[in-house]
Amino acid sequence: MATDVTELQATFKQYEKTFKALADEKRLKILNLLADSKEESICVCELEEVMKMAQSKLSYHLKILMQADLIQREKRGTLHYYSINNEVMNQTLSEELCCLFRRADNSGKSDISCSC
Amino acid sequence: MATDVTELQATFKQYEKTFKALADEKRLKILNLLADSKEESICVCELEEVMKMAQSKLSYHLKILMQADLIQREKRGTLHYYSINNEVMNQTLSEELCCLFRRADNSGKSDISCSC
DNA sequence: CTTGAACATCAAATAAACTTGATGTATACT
DNA sequence: AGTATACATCAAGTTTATTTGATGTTCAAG
Repeated sequence: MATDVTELQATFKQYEKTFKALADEKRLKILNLLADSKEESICVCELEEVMKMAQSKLSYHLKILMQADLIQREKRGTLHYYSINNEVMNQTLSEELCCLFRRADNSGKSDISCSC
Repeated sequence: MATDVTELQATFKQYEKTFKALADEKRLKILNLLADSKEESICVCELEEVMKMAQSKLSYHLKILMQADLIQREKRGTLHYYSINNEVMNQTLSEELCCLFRRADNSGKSDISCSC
């Protein structure tokens, strides 16, 4: 792991970005929706409805989550589907928090199980 | 755990605050210093030196960490000693991250052990 | 009870994040 | 090609966070 000072500095810079992305009530709600949805992923138009949020605003917040690698996008025709990046969530948040922001059905890949 | 919508809303609001406190390179460095220090706690004057940061600025950042309950203060005479709140760190961050921002010698209270 | 050291708080200035409405782009349908 | 839908991006305005330098508070020593 990161041992020398400059390496740590870079690590902190990276985590700053991750935590900045997490540091917003609306984005946390988006993540929770993606994590809790019956579907694996949700399109922007649906998020727009559920979040009651203007499209450009939603797009802005999704971009921030994308740049922090907390979510992923898949385009199908004219629709854009977003989904949680479970791996990064697990690497970042406690088990307790992962219950809120991680999908339950992570296809047996993760060795972490939710105890909530 | 939080089930209904308004309760979740309040939960998100609270985590927003926590993540906002974590969303700054300098504050992450402070937390890492507190976590890694040979001493259980560090006084402001020492942090000032190590962080090469003006006193009022440091005070501002320490306040933000305090208000998010990520650190604790103990006054001895005219010196103020700050220390990591291991419990909240554990409740918030992954094991991987806790290695950076949690004290190793947490007096046997936590059931989580660092694997780094 | 005055002084100095260590820290907190404050107000003003600056910088960063967020919102809003308009415009751009890709895709699918006609 | 022409249009509509779904989304991204942009620029201007607004809000929030951070920095800076000055001032206030507490405590210990003289």
